[in-house]
Amino acid sequence: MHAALLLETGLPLRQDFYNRDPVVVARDLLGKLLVRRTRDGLCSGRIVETEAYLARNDEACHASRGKTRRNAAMFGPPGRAYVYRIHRVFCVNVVTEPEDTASAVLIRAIEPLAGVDLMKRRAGKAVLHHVCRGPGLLCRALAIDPKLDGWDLTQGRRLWIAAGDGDECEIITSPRIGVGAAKELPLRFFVSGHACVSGRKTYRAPTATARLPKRPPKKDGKSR
DNA sequence: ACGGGGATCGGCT
DNA sequence: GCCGATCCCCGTA
Repeated sequence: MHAALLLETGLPLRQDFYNRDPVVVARDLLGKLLVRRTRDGLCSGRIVETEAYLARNDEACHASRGKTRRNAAMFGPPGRAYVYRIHRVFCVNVVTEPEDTASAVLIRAIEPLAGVDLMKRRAGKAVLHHVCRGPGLLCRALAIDPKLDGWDLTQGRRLWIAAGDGDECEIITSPRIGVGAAKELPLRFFVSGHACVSGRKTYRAPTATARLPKRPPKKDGKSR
């Protein structure tokens, strides 16, 4: 990497960062910098929304029914990209845990920082907090497509993730967006109150009746 | 700003 | 054939 690029973006996260539980990686990814470099220029943004997809007991995970041509990158080493197409758009994940575990973290939204005009043009959006709000939009804005499927994110070329400014932020957890299976699992993480987050910005609790304890409430009103 | 419904096509059964 | 880890548009507020 060029020194100027390091000053601007920091070093790419190493493989150790990704070689952990996807829930830990998903939370830790918030605030980090997603960086994309093409001939057209450098674009980057602060990650503000992620979702974890587990290797076991998670029917929504693409790897839950075994290895296929599409999801092969998920079975690769940690720190690789898994890029796939759905509903006519692309989504980008980072592979977590050791090779052949097949877990990943979906990057759902970023706050545009560098290369804003280029990203606006590619995404066809004028309002800043609309440019990368959603996994398909951020891939469009950063020119991420399946040619980057399996790309090594630890090399600091073309596409990588670097440490951000280290600012603390409040993290909210919720069920994942748009998944049919395992829709109750609280595996979505986002920065509280951030305008660039897609979907619901508050945690909608499951219906109260479904969560009520089977034991009747105490008469005296005391609890815990 | 938020929520509902339709478009649309590749991957998989 | 079926079904989406989505987006966009169009209601309503």
